[in-house]
Amino acid sequence: MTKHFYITTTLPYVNADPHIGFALEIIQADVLARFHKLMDDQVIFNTGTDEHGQKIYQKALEQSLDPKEYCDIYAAKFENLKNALNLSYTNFIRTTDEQHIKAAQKFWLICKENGDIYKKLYKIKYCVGCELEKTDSELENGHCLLHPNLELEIREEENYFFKFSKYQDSLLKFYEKNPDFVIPESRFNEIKSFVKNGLEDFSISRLKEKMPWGIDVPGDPKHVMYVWFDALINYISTIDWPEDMKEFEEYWPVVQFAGKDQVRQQAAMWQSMLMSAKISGSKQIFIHGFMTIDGQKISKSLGNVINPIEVVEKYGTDALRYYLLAKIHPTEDSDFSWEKFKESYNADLANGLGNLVARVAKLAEKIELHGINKNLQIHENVPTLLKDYKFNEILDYIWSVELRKLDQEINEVQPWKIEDQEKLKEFLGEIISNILDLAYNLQPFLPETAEKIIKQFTAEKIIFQKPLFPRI
RNA sequence: GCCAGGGUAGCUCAGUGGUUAGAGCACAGCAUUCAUAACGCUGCGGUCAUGAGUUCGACUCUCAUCCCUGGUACCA
Repeated sequence: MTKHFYITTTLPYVNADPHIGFALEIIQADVLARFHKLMDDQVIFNTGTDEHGQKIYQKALEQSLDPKEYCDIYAAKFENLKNALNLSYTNFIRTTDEQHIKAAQKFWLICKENGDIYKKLYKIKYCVGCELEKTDSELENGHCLLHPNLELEIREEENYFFKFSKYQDSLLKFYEKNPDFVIPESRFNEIKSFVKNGLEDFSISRLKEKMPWGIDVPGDPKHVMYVWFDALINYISTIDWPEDMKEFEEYWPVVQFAGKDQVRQQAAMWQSMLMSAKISGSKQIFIHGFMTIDGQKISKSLGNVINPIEVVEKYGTDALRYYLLAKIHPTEDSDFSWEKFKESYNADLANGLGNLVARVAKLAEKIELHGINKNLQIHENVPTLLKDYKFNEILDYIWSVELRKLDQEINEVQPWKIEDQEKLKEFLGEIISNILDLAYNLQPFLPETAEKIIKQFTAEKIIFQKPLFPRI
């Protein structure tokens, strides 16, 4: 029986161009998706764009665009990542998709029927200067950062609330039953202690007259859903909940990838929403770290934003994939700098993998060796480490053990000095067989490079080709 | 403030209650095309945050101090 595997990233909010942090998330997810495909699983790999809410509405107004037009432009930018990063996702959902809107409204109704949605007065802090609502995290000493001289207005409005508080015990039990629910453990501990400290119901709607850019609350034309309530529902709407329950049940539950700023929403709020709708919780949530650039936080004002597409245009997709997977810690914060990027590129890709392939291809070409067809094997370390999302350790293993071993063997045997053709063929055959396995294991990580290597060494005639990774 | 995690070679990190603390990268030298001046070998490089304690012996255990990171709800 085929296994079904469903994996998703978070949906990036379309208020800025795709940046390298999201590239990290989606490439990590892509590795897992590709690995499962390699294992012959039926894979759904979901990503998309989160398009509602005040910030988007504001941005669109600033650019004199209809919000949907604005979102179309950004959704296209995010879809461009598929080619640039060589992603294998199967689903790209936009929260403005009709199918998603219907699902979100249905979901709302179910939560409401189950008694978890109610109306309450909500106090909003409003900055007259920005003409925007402000959250506490956007304030300093109780003032708007952009307008520190203005007093914030407290505005009251009636909002719908979700009974988060009701699910405290259920969430804690769920965590207990699923001891690997959040990876890494430190993030899991954070969310456990957050839930233990007590939960407050949260607001899930906004008045439409102030902010119309959202999904209509069913049965109440005065309100739209608060953006993230609708956004979270994408994880089920993308696999056709509630329209096609057969498909849904085949694939659900999901493995989620998210950044460390998402722990609460994904591991607690979203899980309680699922409980309310009587849908089982997610399977697992993997939380990656954040990236810094040259040791500094990524920020537009610092101007240190790295565009992943620019990296790809200069050095190729697999060069970026390699750096993000091998040199960025899966769960801790890590740094990106051009200097480190170039160092690792030259050391590992040009001098390492690329050079090994080149020297072996040259030797094989000289004696007109035929390509080798064999059953390719995944090394046992790969699934073991992948289970714990240790992308960096897998690549480190492949380089420092497997690849190095081959170079050393070649240096010891010195095949260029072997006169006996049969002996030479036998030796090169062994080396090539090992390279093929190595490439096969690399497939989820560096798909394009792996394919090139496999093609080169299984071809009728092995020929020396231009460098996989020219030195920079 | 409170809670959690961390401070080990220039950089990224690994590490164990016990002889002279490890790797990769970077750097220097040797050697050298089969190979992308690549591979290989050798070398340089650390009072293992600071102070005290436990111990025959601590980088590894305990305490204190300093510093860093994350969490402490409406941040998509």
